[in-house]
Amino acid sequence: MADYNFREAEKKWQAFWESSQTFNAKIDPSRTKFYALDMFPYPSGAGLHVGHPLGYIASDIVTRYKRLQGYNVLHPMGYDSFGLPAEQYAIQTGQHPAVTTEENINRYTQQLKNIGFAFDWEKEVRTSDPTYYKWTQWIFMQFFNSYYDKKEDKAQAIDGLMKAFRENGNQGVEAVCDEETPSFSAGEWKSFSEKRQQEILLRYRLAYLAETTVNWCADLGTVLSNDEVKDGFSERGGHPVERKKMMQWSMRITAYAERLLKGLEKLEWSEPIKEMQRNWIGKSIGAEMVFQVKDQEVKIKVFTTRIDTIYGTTYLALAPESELIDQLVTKEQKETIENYILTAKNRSERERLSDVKTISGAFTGSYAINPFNNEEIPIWVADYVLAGYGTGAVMAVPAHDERDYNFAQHFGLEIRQVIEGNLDQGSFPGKGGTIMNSDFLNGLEMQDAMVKAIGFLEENQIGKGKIQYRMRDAIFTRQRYWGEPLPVYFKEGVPYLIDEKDLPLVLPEVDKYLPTEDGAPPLGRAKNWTYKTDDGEYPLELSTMPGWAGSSWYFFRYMDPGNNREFVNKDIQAYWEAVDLYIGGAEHATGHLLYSRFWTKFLYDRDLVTVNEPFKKMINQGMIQGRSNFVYRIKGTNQYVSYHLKDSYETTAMHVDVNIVYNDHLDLDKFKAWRDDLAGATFILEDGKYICGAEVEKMSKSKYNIVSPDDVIERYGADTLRLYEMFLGPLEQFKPWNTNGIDGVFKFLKKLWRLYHDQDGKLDVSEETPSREELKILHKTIKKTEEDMNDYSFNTSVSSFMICVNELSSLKCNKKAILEPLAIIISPYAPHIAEELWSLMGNDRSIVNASFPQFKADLLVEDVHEYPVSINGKVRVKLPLSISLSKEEIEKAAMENKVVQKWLEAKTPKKVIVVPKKIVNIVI
RNA sequence: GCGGAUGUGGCGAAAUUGGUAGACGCACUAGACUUAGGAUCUAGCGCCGCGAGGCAUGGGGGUUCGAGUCCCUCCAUCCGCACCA
Repeated sequence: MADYNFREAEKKWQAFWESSQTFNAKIDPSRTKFYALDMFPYPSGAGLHVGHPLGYIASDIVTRYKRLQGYNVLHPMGYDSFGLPAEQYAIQTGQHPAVTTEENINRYTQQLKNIGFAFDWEKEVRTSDPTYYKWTQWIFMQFFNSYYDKKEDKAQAIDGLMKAFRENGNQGVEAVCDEETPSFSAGEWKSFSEKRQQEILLRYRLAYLAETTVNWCADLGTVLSNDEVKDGFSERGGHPVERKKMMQWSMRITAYAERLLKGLEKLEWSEPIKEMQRNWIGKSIGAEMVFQVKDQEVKIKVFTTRIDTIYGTTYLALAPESELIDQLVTKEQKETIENYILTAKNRSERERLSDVKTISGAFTGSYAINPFNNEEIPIWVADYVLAGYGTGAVMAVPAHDERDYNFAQHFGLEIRQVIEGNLDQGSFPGKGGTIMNSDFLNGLEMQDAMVKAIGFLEENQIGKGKIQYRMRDAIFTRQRYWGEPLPVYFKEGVPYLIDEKDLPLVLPEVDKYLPTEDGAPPLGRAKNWTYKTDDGEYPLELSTMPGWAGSSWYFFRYMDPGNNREFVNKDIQAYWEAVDLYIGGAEHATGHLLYSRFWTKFLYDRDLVTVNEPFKKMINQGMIQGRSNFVYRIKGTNQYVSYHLKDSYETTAMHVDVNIVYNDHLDLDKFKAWRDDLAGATFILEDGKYICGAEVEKMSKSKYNIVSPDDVIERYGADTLRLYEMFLGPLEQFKPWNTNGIDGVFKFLKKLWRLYHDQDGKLDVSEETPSREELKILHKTIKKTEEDMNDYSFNTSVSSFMICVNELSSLKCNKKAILEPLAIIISPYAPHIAEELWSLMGNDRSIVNASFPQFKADLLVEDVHEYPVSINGKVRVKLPLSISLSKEEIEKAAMENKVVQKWLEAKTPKKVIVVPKKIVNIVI
């Protein structure tokens, strides 16, 4: 029997789309724009596996649907092509990362084109391309040339700040800057040397160089950002990471903390991702206050969210790293403290985190004065206090904080209750409660007590209300080769930007991709890595930018990728605005997704783009995991026993290549040919078959469970792959790849093809007018497709296509008036066969230019049926398919329904109540 | 510990958002057809029962004429954060 030749058809249409530039987007103010974006991939050496395209298929379906609705669609694809794996590979093989990256990109592109995506390849970007990173460097320069103006609550040009310094010094300036920035007058500013002025400006710049505590990964030879470290190990490769102080470039993202937090409210993102960003930003509202140390000139600043419990403070605790300890420790306690700090330091970061239960600490011997009641309270050192948060010191209120309570219990310190309620062990009055034992705060509720206590602090100038964020500034340098060079040179140890006309600052050649012998980054190996200015030749920065630099603005570059005068033309950007739908994994929640928002807000502040959020709506597709297959070798033999019989033997499970297993049945011949040592394998079968065991694991080469989309396409075609990935289940869910069901969707396509072909494979289409029944089948499907598109339920849409074709098939319907609209509605999902069908119906333009058909409600109202008969004097009528009808239409349809009419023969209804969209109540 | 999510046949999953639970697909069973295919078609397929019927959406309780869906509670699994004062 003749069958659908998907190989030929798919190649033909892919070539057609490419040659006719079907998907190339152009600005068209007469049409509404729609910008759909996928998180661009890092082109790894392993190529695409079937998990990668999941999100791309979803966005492709949406964009093809939007096109049918008349939207002007931008749907680009590109590559995040700077990164560690290419560099590690270069270290091992000596091959230039640019070469392997290029090869990988070519392979990825070929694989993506095979799936028939409606990407606008003209807009492709690659972050490692000098024409691209020229603008990454340019944007960095804008950060360097900006400061954060607190009055205006936005970033401003640094020139304005310099002007203010010249006129008034920095007293009146409200700008985000480093903590210890000294204050100076206009006269002092003018008297400063150039070097001194630059050093001060550096404390205000949004990209700045400073000594920072960083996550240093010795094995990778680079620093990592907080989101690249998991439990004290590097996210990539799992190498140990230590905290270390180093000179590093940073981005002042903390200046944007509040706006990043606020902006989340309006975004249509999934709640978990928003929550993760909120936690990462970590806003706490509280107060900062100063304790005077008794008999000394030392002050201790603490941050607390519970200033209302100030009268319950019975000790202060400092982080072991605190610089104050030296001054505070008394002679008697010196040895104890020194020993303690030593042990605390020797406990690695990881131990400290995982071993929360061990309580340790030491008394300094000194006392602080609580300014509220002039009580003397002991000052301790405790490693539950973190140096990196707040001021690195806490006021401990054991009665109302669990950690303070445990610490006080352990060392026998006083526990003083200041909130009414039962103070059982381990149960702490949380948010509410009336204050007691607290002098002028007595009788107040928490909120009022806080306000009054802060008032006291401010009156006496010993503190103030303060908002504290957990988020740190983002380290912006990596000691690696394969990244964007920073456009910075050093004069007298002070950083300066290179001239804009010298961009891009192209990555230099090096002999090896390793650090230099004296520990400098790989760029230290480059010859002539210097910058010439009128007054001399200066060394260039040796570090490169982190991976997230290029990916923090690529969504703008797609709009205007060829522009060599601007990073994006502002009119073009104003048309496309921002991304309407962003699809990608949830793993970038606190990395890429936060940095992109930060950069967008900055570019917005500097009037370079018209939007302040990059991604309006986002869907996080679930990962597709691998499904490994196993064979069971009888120990000491070359004999393999089928899954259900294995318990009768002593066996070892062995991973087997999933590509030679079908529906868990092993292909014996292919198995023997798989590896040399298996050529003589024998089998114990069940029912003549060898059944393999299976397990869900991550896809990886070593587990032989990688399924390449190329193989699936070779056997079933791209449309089947697309349909099947959608059919697997809800997009956002994690699920294992399992080819067991793929025959189902493959059959659907064959069945569809047979609808319009006769037994000999000749086209067989009728021009007859369709019956009401046939129309109903079609319009039911149109409706379902529309509804599913609104909530991204692609899996149920595929089901509805199957039902539609099954029903048409049983009616032997081959009418053009049905098939033509059917082709349109399935075209987002299975574009190749749809395009083929569309052209067979005599259309000479691509189906992409068709209009999505409108469903006819009147066809569907007939499905009215009654349920249940009567309750409380009401008849309820259910209208399953009439959801978008008007109230009157539903009412009319219900009243005309045969069952209802029959039921109402004897009785006249007093009132008909329509519950919108659902049920009709007829009261009698 | 805190926060978030999920829990439905042998399997992937539906359920018009409070209205016939299990659509659709896989697997399985029986049959048909045949130049024997990893092809196609027809029928069956939650559990118990010969049957009528009964029981079923992680467990228990509640609201309701009616609960997979809402409320309370417990259990399990997954994900994120984790001495953040």
